[in-house]
Amino acid sequence: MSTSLHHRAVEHLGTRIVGGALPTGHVMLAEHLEDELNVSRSVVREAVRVLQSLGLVETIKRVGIRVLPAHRWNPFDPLVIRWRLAGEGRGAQLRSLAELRSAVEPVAAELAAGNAPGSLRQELVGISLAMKEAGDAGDMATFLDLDIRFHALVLSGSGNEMFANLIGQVTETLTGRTVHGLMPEHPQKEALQWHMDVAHAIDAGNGAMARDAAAKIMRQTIAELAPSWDDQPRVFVPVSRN
Amino acid sequence: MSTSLHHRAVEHLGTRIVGGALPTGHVMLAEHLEDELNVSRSVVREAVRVLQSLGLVETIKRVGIRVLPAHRWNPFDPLVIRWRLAGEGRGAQLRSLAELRSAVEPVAAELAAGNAPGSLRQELVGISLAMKEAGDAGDMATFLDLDIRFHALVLSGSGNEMFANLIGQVTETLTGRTVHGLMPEHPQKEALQWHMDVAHAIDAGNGAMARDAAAKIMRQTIAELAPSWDDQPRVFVPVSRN
DNA sequence: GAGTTTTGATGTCAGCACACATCGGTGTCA
DNA sequence: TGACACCGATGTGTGCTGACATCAAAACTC
Repeated sequence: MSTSLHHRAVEHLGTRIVGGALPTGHVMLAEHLEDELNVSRSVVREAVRVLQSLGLVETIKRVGIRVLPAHRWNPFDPLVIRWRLAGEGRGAQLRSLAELRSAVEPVAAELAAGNAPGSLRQELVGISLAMKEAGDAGDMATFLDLDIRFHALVLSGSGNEMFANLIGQVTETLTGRTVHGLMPEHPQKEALQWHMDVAHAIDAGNGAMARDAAAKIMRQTIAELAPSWDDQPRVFVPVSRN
Repeated sequence: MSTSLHHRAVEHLGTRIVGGALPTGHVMLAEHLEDELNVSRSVVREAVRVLQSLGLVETIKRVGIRVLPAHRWNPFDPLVIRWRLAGEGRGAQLRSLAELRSAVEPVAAELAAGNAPGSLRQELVGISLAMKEAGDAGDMATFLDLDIRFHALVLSGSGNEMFANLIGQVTETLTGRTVHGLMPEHPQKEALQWHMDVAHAIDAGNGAMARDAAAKIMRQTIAELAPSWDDQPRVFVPVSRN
């Protein structure tokens, strides 16, 4: 009971919409939601306002609260991402995040080589060495922790707040990959080397080298994960013409 | 007066927080906001809930509504981006968006080469040709329209909903660049060729070539824009250690 | 079929009870 | 006398409710 009614209402509706239980175009009445959730109008209205700001619903006078199509949802919102990962969109969401990572991390590494503060560069080098140790020793728990921190530091070191904001999502994919047994017993030897290459290139201020090494890591990551989402259909949103 | 009170309240508070008029840590009272905006408590509370979901404020019992530091804001939310572009964070926001573009578009082009529907590939080729015509003729208005549609199609054709969601932001940077006179009189000859290369590579299903050509466009774009934000300080968010 | 009225939903307002973190006073103990 | 723990007053967000305003869809009139 520690979570507020507002929080529970947002969560309830969000999971049901993103999870597909409430299909696109489905119309709800605020009054009906009050009964269903056993809460007052204020709670329902505040929750609906939040979902509206996420692009999940729209309110229309004289009609009610309508569920919007998925392409209107804000795919970068942490709530939406979490709800998708928890529901039937999990595969597609993981693919999207992996592709986003593969795009962002090389550029983040390149920027970090040019901008990151000295202390961050040194910590990065240290972590890459510790990763190699843990990897060679087969200590996958420690390796995962170091891996997460490594990629978080690269994103943070880019000095781009949008990249830094992806730390949470990247962490999610890294832990998810390990938890779901998609990681090899030992990390690939090349991957360990590439992490060290990224760290040393950033430390040396060599942007191109950092970018290329990070790109190699991403290519391998994608190659490992791709089979698990081969069956996920892709959605092509039509581009408005004006 | 057609906009709702709720919308105006969100807008008023959002612009003032993101614009820096309300500094980090500033505490407001709901009651005070009612007077300031001349609205009732419901409106204030619903607006605060939305801003809370964007990470702009937090509410603390017995204290009030506190403005959160910028690194807690959701940098991908369209509202936050718009408010930053309208305020003093404009330069930093444009740089962030440009860097995000430079990361995403090459990968989007690569994915489009592998996944985009046939009709989209053909339209892309047609647009790249029309861009060359308009560019050679110096018709910059038409060129801008085509340019916007070109990049929107690439992002859409990737089949990644996160990439497709960036269409609006990319459009903003492209128009902004032209409106603020950062575009050359005539588009660079190479840029026109690269756009055609991207289109033809996607049409031919050659992912690597599409990626490389798109990367060249991005490198040139960054090089053109970089001088305008050289003075913008970068912010490095510390990475939580656990 | 065009224009008008009715209806029913959200939008907005105002007042109340409650939970609870903070502050300050009071009491106890050393 | 001073330090510290306790405890109640206070103020503010949370949640509930009844009433009215607004506006667009639907029904109705001509």
